[in-house]
Amino acid sequence: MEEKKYCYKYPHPAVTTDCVIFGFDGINLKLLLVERGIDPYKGCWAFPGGFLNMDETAEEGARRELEEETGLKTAYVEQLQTFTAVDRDPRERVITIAFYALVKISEVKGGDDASQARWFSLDESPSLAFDHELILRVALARLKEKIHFEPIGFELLPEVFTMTELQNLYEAILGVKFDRRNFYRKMTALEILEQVEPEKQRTSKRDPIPYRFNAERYAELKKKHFILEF
Amino acid sequence: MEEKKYCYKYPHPAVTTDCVIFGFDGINLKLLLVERGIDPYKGCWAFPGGFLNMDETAEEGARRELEEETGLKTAYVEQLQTFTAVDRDPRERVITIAFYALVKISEVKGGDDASQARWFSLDESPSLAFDHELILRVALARLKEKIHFEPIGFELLPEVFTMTELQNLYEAILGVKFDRRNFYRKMTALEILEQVEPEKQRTSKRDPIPYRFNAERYAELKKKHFILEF
DNA sequence: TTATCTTTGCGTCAAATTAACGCAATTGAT
DNA sequence: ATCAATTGCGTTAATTTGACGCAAAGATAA
Repeated sequence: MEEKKYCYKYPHPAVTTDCVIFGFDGINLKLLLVERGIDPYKGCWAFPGGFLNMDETAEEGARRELEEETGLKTAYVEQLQTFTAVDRDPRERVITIAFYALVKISEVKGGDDASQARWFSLDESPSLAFDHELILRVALARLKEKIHFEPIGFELLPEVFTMTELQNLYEAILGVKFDRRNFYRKMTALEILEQVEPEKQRTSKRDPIPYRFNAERYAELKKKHFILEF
Repeated sequence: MEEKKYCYKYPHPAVTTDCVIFGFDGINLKLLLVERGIDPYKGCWAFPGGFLNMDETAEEGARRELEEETGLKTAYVEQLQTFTAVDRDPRERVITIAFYALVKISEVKGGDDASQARWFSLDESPSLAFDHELILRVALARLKEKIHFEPIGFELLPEVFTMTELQNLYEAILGVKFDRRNFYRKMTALEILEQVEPEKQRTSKRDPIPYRFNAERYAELKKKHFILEF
């Protein structure tokens, strides 16, 4: 029998972290899921996650899981919510501190052979293990709220992007359509975008202006109690 | 020596819940704190909290703590964030799932003699135990965000209130001043308030109109994708 | 008592913001 | 060659916002 050497006067739940990883392919919002190789929920897909180490914070744990699946050491990671339903894991009492991450899909290392990770579009997402469907709903709701007031959309886009790509992202996240011209005007008015010097050819009236998110400018504006709102 | 009979193959952190309890006295936002009777932080003030039972969810745990200190079985309670700094408790690894509650001060049972609980105004709040100052900052930030888009202010007011009281509450939470007439117009336009029949005397042009939050009306509006915004 | 504040409800108006849609230049496709 | 689609930039009317006026009536203080 296995040795159980960590003992407490009162029962302690097990604590895990799970990380909902969002990406964007230019059209659709994507989710990085891993296939479970063991029971419970063997064969089901789930968010990357695992037990919390005693010497790391929950965010460190979530980032560790993120790096294991994507190779990314840095990314936008934010705590989502802690899920504590008594029977959410059939084995024992397990609570999970859920996070969500926004990554640039192109920077994610291509799934090596051994990786069981795969990107799914939201509408083709398989049924998920544990209470991960609930976690996903909460994550999507949070993402929608958040993008109204924080420039987090850029975390999902390449460094350089076009206004149309940016609009596609907002539409994908918020599930609405915007008028192209009004979107352009509103986004420009925020003054957090800068045009990238058209390296080779001059803007030939058809190919779109390449933009870049100006983080310094946003930091300045934020200091001055400017409120981003979209 | 005490018996330690709950044993695991891997170490488990201890899990607590803490509940930031907000009230409103008509002028200032208030906090319900309890004085710690034992070390660590003996004599310091802290949010009501305690260890999570194995057969309850975190929210049930938070509500249990809330009822112990206020006698309230029902109140607005929402999960805030989970705090996991490795050394936040000097005794052992403890993570806490923090909640915040909004209560009507008048409904809170007067602190019986045994109670070590006391209401504090925000600006007179004592130094707090553990990482509770951090938790408080996060709770205040959340409250500010939340009240912009959800009708949670009414949870802090009596059933019947005046427009001036409502404005005082918004000003206390958001830390800004509003023009009385514009506040009135904007709030009225939301159509989530109903006038309470002036029971005895007709509105004698000086005493204010008593209002009540119309939850049914708000639910209807919400269904129709109406967006509350203040 | 009387003159002076304060509080409350409701109104006005100009400035700012938003939503809807026009237009021309250019390019890729049929 | 014609046509549809894309991109950048304007225009206009409706809506919303911010700042402030005003009168009635109770409270306050000389």
